[in-house]
Amino acid sequence: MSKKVISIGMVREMTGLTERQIRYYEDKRLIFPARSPGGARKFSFEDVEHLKEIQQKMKDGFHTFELRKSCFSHQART
Amino acid sequence: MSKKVISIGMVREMTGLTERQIRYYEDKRLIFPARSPGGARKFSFEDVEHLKEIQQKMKDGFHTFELRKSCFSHQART
DNA sequence: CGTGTAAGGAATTCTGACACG
DNA sequence: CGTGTAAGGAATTCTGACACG
Repeated sequence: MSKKVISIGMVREMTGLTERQIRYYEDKRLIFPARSPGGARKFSFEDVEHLKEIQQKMKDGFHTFELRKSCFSHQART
Repeated sequence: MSKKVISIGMVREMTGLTERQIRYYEDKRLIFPARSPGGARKFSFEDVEHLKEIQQKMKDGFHTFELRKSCFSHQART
């Protein structure tokens, strides 16, 4: 289900990640939540699954820029 | 998906019902949202679909007590 | 009966920043 | 880099009640 309806608190509960981590991963363009009229992040179940993958990758020692899903470029040095 | 993760504001957007109506239907035992630690109602997509059916039935002139579902049986679709 | 609304409070989420390293 | 935290504000949701009919 790709409907963006889940607020960050529920995502925290479902993933075990902190809100800080979730927001940081958004900042680094690893996830793309929607926004409610009031500005609150809204996630889909797909986003939650994606975050679980990210969580595992981070535990494995990856860096956020290595997990970014870009359409074009490969990572470039500085 | 039967996971209770959607807050009432999103349900309002998805169904077009007012929060007052949604809460009233819960009061009359037509729906059974879960609660967050802070007391906020959490609905599933199934709840949302159910509410859409209720919405239609109410427009058709049914009363809430006629739409109440038992905890153990599932009402057949018409 | 079913729904609207104003009231006051509590829980949720937001952003930007400082900290550590 | 990735994450924790305190700060202040804004949006969200909650309950109980009064209203109409």
